[in-house]
Amino acid sequence: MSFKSSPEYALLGILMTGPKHGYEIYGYFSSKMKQFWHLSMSQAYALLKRMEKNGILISKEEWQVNRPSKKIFSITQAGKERFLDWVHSPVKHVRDLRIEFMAKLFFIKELKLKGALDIIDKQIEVLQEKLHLIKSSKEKIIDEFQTALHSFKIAQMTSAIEWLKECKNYFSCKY
Amino acid sequence: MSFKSSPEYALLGILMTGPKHGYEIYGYFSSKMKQFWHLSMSQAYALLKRMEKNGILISKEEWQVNRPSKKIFSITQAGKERFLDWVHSPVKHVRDLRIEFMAKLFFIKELKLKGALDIIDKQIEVLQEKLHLIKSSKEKIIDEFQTALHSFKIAQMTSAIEWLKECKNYFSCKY
DNA sequence: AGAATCATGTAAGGGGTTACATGATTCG
DNA sequence: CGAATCATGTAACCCCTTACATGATTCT
Repeated sequence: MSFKSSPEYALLGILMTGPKHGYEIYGYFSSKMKQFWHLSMSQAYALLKRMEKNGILISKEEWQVNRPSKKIFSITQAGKERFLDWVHSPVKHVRDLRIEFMAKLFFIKELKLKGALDIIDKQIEVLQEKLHLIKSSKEKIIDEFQTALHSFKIAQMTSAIEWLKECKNYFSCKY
Repeated sequence: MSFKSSPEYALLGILMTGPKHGYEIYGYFSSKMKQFWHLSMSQAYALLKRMEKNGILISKEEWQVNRPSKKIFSITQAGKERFLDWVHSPVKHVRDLRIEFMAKLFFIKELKLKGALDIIDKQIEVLQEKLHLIKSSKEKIIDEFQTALHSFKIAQMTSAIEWLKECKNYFSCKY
């Protein structure tokens, strides 16, 4: 019922642009999202099936002459709510910026939603809080390894925050 | 037969310190590696079983009075070779620094191996090459999203390289 | 004629997660 | 007396990956 950072949200987001069949959804995905999110075609079909079972999608069969029939998926109300919830909430870990947070920005642009600056700010807050925790926890920095680990976390976190601040400029005009 | 960044290498590395039984291995893991690598106890037992089947470990049963018998695991020659190969090679992606590369540094320290500076240098090279590729590929930076994605990749890569250079100082004395 | 595109999947296999099962000893 | 520690696992479930299956049309 609850999925994490799995590609379900990508598929939901694509269907926010209107009803589409599996092949079409995958085409959209490959042309626009493959750069930062991976998904195979068979997995896409499997996910769509599961998502329909979970009630966030519904499908209609559309018959064609001389072709296999298409299964047109639409997003349900429950699906829309789920998607909008997701798209406006920050991620919990730096490691989720690369795919999940990026996807949120992508859909905000693609679907012309409001709130890009808002979610970027929320994300900065989340990471800043984590950064403070890391900096203040002076537990067992006793050897070279602990030092390296500690400075890695701070470096990743800091550069992520800097990038987010930069992002605000990119998105400040339209969103 | 071939495992990627799975916790198998953590278990192999722990057994490089000498034969141990499952519970003991997991104790070592929890006390020293949990900070940066996650593994559950049942998964540890499952992995040890599989690794024995793959010929990188062997086990001996040791009987005890009034206690369940212990299964003592030792690393085989094939296992040692596999581990040393792994520990001295850089990872392919920035995202693998946090767990996998960190684990390599951890074991180099823990097992008092040579070559910390060597692997750090190799890792810097790998990432620098990727950075050049990203910077030179001027493909379709057409909207705010592409700009954000591009600058994220450069930021993560750059801060990783800076951190690696800093790491060389931490490890320069003894290794 | 062969490759790519359209369009849908299933099957087998592998791996991880969570919960459960067992049972003695030792510590507070 | 209950909790933690010692010590080992199994079973059910879910998910993903890879390969395979089908078959017409359109492009080169």
